[in-house]
Amino acid sequence: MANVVRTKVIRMTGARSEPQRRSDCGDSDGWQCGQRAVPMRAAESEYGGESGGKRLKKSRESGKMNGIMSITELPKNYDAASAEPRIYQRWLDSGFFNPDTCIEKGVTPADAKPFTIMMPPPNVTGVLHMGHAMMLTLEDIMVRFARMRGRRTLWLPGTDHAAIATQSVVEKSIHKKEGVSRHDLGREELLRRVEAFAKESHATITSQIKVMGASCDWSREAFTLDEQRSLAVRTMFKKMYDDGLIYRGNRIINWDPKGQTTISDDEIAYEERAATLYTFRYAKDFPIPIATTRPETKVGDTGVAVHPNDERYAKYIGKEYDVNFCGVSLHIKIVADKEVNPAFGTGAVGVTPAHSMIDWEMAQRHDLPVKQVINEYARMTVETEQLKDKKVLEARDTVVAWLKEENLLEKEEDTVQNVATADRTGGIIEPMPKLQWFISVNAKFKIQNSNRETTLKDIMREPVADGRISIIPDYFGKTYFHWIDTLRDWCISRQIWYGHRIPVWYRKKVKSQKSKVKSLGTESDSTEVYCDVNPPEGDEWEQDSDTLDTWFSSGLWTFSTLGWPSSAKASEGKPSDLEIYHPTDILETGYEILFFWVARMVLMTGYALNDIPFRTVYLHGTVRDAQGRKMSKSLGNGIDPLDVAQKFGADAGRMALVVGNTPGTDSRISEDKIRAYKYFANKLWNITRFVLMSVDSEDVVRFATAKPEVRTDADRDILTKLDAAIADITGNLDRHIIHEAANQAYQFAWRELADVYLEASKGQLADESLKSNTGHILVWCLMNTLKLVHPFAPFVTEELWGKLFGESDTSLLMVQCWPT
RNA sequence: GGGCGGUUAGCUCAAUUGGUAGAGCAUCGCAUUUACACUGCGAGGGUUAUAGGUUCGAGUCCUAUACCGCCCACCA
Repeated sequence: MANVVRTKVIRMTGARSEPQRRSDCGDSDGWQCGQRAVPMRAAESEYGGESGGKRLKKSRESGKMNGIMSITELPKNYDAASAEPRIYQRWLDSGFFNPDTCIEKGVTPADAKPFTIMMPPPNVTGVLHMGHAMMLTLEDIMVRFARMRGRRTLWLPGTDHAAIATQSVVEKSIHKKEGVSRHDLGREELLRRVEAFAKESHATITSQIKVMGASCDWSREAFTLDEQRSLAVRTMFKKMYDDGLIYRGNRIINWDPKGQTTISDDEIAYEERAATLYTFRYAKDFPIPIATTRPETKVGDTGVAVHPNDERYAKYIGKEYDVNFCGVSLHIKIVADKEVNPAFGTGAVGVTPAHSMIDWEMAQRHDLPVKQVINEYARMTVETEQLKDKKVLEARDTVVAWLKEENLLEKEEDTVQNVATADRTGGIIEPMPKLQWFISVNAKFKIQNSNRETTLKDIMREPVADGRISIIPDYFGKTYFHWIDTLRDWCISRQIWYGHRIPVWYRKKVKSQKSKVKSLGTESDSTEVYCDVNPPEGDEWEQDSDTLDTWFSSGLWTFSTLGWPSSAKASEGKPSDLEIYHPTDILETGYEILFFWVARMVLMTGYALNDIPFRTVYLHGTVRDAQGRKMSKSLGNGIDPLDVAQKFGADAGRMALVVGNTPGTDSRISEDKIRAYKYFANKLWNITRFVLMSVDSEDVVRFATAKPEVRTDADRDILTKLDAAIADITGNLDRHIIHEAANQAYQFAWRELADVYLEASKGQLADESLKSNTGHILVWCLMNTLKLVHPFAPFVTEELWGKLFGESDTSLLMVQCWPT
């Protein structure tokens, strides 16, 4: 054995003494990586006198046992299911997912340019689906490509506590199993249950991420509700509170009666439903008829609005009327507002300030009183016997019956109504005024360390508008701007228990007592308010019972994961993670959370760090089934990524998700497509099998080290095609054209190397004068092909790399140089 | 109502700055025990939705139309 190694090393000296081709794998920015192809590292270290020589021997020796195999040992077919978990464990053991380890072990230069992706944290609500698989695949491709090019590559994984989503999953399950509600359990017990669920869900999710082959740095894993992220959230809240950007106000909000919480505008899903449009008068002597689809809310009307230029009603503007409507006394003022469309209905709107966003705004303009008539349980609160405590739909029937009885109903028309529902619970939203916390998006403030005055809206808009952040595909920029333009203040408080509790405390003001704690304001004459990262001293303070919208903590993701605020600065001369890895390079996520998340990250980062969170936003589409339907539990048409990995291999699933799928476009996935890429992995396996069969195993390392000669047309052709493939794939990955790069890697390996050159090589190998060089070309092309395919199908390529070059930490394909 | 995207082979989708329209799957024919049957070779199949325009040249740029899809917006 020792002999074998020595012989080979002697041969390799020859290769090394030739003009040394440093396996430079500089990327487009001219960065060099410290890696070399394994064989070269081995040869070099033999001379370098370090432990590398031993490492090589060890690698070769262990290789004989479980790594490098003779052809008789290599089965005819690749068995992904058994190989993949073993390979992932090798990657984990190597420590190379952590960029610091890469530097320590010398596979990445210490001065390498960083490359960072923050994994969009999956919700801890259950299991991963194909959309997650898509996200993990695209990011892993970007990350592996960057790592092989010598970048200091960090892909930071994590999970999201997903406040409402998670709590409602657990609440439903408890209700089903035990028939009790959260109020029966109490805050503490419910939180205990939710946390147990989240923990279990987290374990499932991380194991699934590993199955997909994600090369993320588990040592830096984060959770949106862990101690560090909680500190970040409280720090941010306090900062925004002090700047007047977070305020508490009694304003109209979206109330979800089913979830018993407020939700933001973005968490509403509109559903078209058949409805009836009723045209009626409040009373016989009321001059203007109005139309509505919600007669029950009319008991909360305080005005009627008409268009200022509407001649029909001009004479009534400014007049006030007292009527008795379905047993309720109303005081109605006629106002003129240009928001009213004179062509719709009767051209007059009954203004219900407490239960309609638009009406609320109209009431503000005309100083109309707000009269709440519906409560948190979607029941009527008016004192009239026939309506009190009735559910809104029952109340609607009651009011309509009353209108008919009184002969006030003038018309009934079928119409389609856009009903606002909560996208998590399906509950019908009841707008109502409530005391809640908001982030002001239009308030002016001075950005830190500068005198520049700005607004949060501008902070969101500017980096995209001036190109510091680019969005792929670019047309989503238009959608982004449109959303910002119509943005209202963001309601951030939720009446649920699972989440970041609002860092605000209240206490009754005691006039005689001198406060030990400096109160930051007073909510009213009788209550003091305290906001800070930590609770105030004293027992008399009571914390706000609400929690924060989950997107508040998600918005901090790119920098809360890097140690902000506790270890944001350099210490002991060492730069902090935040300084090294932020801003991140790419944010890769589904287009459906452009507003929820992407915009919020731009907001939070711009505000807290005066910086951008990422340079590029890559948006992928929705993964659909073979018929183009969305995958859903109720349809039962979902494909489980774990099943795919088990049946076809994770590599096959990855390739199927990526090839031919352009950013921003929905894609379809089917077993047929995945199977095609399982065959591809097998093709790579058999190319390697053929090469190992055709080439003396002692020559493999040498052939991989130096570029071969051209002896025949076939030789020239394949080497030209290889160069073209390298250039094309590299260029496309640089420009994030992943679907094309993946296809090119596939085409080169199968259509050029396997179908053409391997066939041609059979004749050449039989010719003694060509045999050696042909073997050389085969090994050379295979080695480069494995590198080119690795980002897309990391498992099979890593497995084959081990078969060719032995299995040791430093000979892992994942840290080899990208070919040039 | 406003905005955005799409329409290319039987199906699913590509086509980087305008330069011979490609791939996978499916279909048909041939090969036959081979590195791989999880195989190879070959074939058929497209007036790039429609109508105009710009250009030496258009799937690609411009205008209009039709259809499909998505997002936003509580015309009450």
